[in-house]
Amino acid sequence: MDKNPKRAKFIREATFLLSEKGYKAMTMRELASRLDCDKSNIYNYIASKQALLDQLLFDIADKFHTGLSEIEATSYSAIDKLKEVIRLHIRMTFDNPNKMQIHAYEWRFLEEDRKKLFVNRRKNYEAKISNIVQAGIDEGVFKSGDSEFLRNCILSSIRWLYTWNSPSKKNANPLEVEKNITEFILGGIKK
Amino acid sequence: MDKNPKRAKFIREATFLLSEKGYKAMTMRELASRLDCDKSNIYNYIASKQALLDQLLFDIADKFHTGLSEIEATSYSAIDKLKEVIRLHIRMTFDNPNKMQIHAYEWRFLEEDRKKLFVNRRKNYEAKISNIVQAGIDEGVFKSGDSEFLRNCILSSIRWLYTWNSPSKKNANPLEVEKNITEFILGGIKK
DNA sequence: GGCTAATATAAACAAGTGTTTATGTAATTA
DNA sequence: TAATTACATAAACACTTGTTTATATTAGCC
Repeated sequence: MDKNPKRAKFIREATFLLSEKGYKAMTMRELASRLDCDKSNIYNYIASKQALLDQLLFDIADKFHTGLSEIEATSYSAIDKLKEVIRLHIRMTFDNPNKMQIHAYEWRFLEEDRKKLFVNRRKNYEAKISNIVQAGIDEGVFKSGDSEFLRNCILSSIRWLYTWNSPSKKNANPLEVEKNITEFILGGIKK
Repeated sequence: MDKNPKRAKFIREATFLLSEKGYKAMTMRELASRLDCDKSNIYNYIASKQALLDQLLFDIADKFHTGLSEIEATSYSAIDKLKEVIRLHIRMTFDNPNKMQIHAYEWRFLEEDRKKLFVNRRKNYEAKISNIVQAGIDEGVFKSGDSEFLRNCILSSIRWLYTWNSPSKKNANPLEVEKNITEFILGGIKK
């Protein structure tokens, strides 16, 4: 992902710390200490703390958008598209739970303009998923209801998964998780 | 809730700011400015910033525990107990979305000992809900599955609701929301 | 070797933080 | 009225923050 291995290590450690402490509580000094270098050295790899957050957040957002575009480009039915969306979220969570946590909670600390842009893109992203849900309702395969409301329930059902970065859960099988969450969303828990 | 109206106003404003900015980003100076008083005056009402967070978090946690205890004390079936749990969460969210957001995200900034206590209590709380789900599985009214996994899906489905404190959604009917979320959790979205 | 660029550090800076102290005024109570 | 409590403020304190500057060391390349 990053050609420069030192820079890559820096980004990795920063991501971990950012997710663990949150943007405001993470200090450049602590990051430096984890990297066994002086705080000033960090600025050889990144322009500022804010730039680090910015890059991380928009990177993930871009991946979401790319993933969703690919799904939209298929000729799948609404239900299959939704399954792919679920899969996308779960895979991204398993690939990097820390980044997912940052994506979910730290966008508040973006600078005003970038925050607006971020929120707009997210709104856009979520609207597309609402459209898939709405299509399913129109096709008659999903129960009728407010597509935005249902989309919120759906995405929220998946969001907790980033907490599974604990050692005990780390070996969970993403395919199995995918199956279980999809069953929950599609069929609920009642027999 | 608070006999002293000035103190009550202080707590209210602090709660708002804490949910809006997060613990680390909220400053005593900004809080003072919203209250139209000097920063030092705040300490007539609260011992410290940390004490404010602490009180807020454990207050909500206590309400959750009390609510759940009442549900457990009934002779309801598992499915009805779960419905009551859903109702409890939704009502508390509608009563005070800001506090719910704080409860969800700001516990990380508790002091070490209190944080441990908080997390333990939450673990305890969640385990009780798992038990209800497990009872439903044993009764044969819920599909078989990992009760902890399902409980996470269930609680997560509700969690996004605090975002409905925006003006446009403020007049949403809690009873209707309750009905819709319960249907989602029990029956999913597939027809 | 000599040169250039990357990488490292120490020291300092300006701004912001929660909190305390000292001191005052308004409200309540005796 | 006098005394006690609640409420308010200005100024200062000790500490932490992200970032910059100046300077040194290392690595790769001709």
